[in-house]
Amino acid sequence: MTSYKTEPPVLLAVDCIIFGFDGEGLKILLIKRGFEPERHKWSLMGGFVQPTESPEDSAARILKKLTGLTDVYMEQIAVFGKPDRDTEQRVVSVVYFALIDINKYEHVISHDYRAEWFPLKEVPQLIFDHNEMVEVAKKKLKYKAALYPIVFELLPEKFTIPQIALLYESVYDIDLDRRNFSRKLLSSGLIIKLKEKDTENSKKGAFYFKINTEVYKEKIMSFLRFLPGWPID
Amino acid sequence: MTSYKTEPPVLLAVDCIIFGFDGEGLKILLIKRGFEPERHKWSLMGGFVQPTESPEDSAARILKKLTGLTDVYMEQIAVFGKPDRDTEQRVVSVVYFALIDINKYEHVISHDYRAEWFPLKEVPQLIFDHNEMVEVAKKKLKYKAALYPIVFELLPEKFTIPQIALLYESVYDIDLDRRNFSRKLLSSGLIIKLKEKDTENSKKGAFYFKINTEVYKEKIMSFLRFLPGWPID
DNA sequence: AAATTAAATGTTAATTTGACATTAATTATA
DNA sequence: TATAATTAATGTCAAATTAACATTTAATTT
Repeated sequence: MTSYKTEPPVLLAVDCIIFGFDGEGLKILLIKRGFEPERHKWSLMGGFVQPTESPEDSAARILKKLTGLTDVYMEQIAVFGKPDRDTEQRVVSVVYFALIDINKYEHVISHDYRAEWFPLKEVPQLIFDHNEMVEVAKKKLKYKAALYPIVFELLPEKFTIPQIALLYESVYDIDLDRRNFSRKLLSSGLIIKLKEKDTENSKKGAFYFKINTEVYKEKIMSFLRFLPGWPID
Repeated sequence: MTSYKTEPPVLLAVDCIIFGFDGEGLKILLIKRGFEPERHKWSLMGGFVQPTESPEDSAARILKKLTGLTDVYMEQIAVFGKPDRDTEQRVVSVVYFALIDINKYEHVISHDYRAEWFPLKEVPQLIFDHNEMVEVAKKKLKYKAALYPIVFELLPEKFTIPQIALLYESVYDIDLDRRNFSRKLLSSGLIIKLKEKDTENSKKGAFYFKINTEVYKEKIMSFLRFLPGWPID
């Protein structure tokens, strides 16, 4: 029985905003398309959802294809589905952002695209509505990171406090008082001090920390203005 | 040129979680389907996205069809797209939640469905993955309401402080200290006291308030644990 | 007139915040 | 080899905010 016969079909795509952090600032990974339409133009990495895949599966596959990475933190952020958003046909795109440890990224060579990292403030013009997608992704990242410690997904297993501070500054485009930031972060119990120091980036060297996974899992980082406690789950 | 020819099409649907607040607790509006498949079963209100519509347009149309309301606060919360989520064909559903003033809702008579309000804790078994959608909606509502004063969309233009308190209690399933809650809310400048009192619900009567639209627009209600100020926009 | 009910406002100690200053560990340089 | 330079790490404190708790107020019911 196919009761929905008269309904018009659409194509279902996935696009990924891939965030990385290199110690300088937040970056996103873009590709230069090697195929039509919009060949040679900058674009988000994307693809079509296959019959056996959920959109999540599809996003994971696409991310792996570009970065070689699996088990990456991904989050569905929105669906873009205006009737004419694609020039060819009606394509509805489910958009995800991924937070990857940029050090684990290996440049994948492909004829279909050429990949490059762009600072968040220097994103070039992209095809279709991809610039809009990037804006939504930035907003959602800020929004989510205000309540959950997800930005740690961008860091390697060992990281320093100056690094995290820089990362937050980059995400929110603000200057932090490192003294207050450090105090709050330390008191949260979210990170554990290691014996080793990072001596690459400063004379004195900064101690490495790792995530306290116990705390990490359920951590809500914000405090509700009208509501005491942590009523969000 | 139709470069995507070989890609498999899907059907695109929209489902709405419609929240309402009647002074007792949070409720959602469900329909009993009058058509196949899954006839006579409880379901979210939904429909298919038409060729000229964006998913947002579609959600607004569907909401209007059921409630008669336009200009309603709606938010896209997720896409549900597992390959076999619908028993008939591959249908991908974009899910929205709507916050309506329950007093403005007028019962629409239709042969396609029968509508009924259900307390959030007594949602019956729904078709397909609709229960899962409701759970996601509850979570997203909590999440969003922790940062933005969106729950006021559920109240009439004039409301009392005991009403808002009850509403927050209902959304987060907690007990609030009304004294502290009231103080914080008042000091936010978000609401403006009116001369008139609501004498329906208590002997003493509670003063009505209205939203301060100036403050409302940009209000972030939470405070970031690691970040000073309101760096989210 | 007194009891009842729920709204509205008040009190306070403990905690948290934000603004600002100092000390510590290392390397570069005079 | 002493000193300057750099940046990490820790420290201080007044003001604001929180959470816990108590009282007063305005009406209705008995």
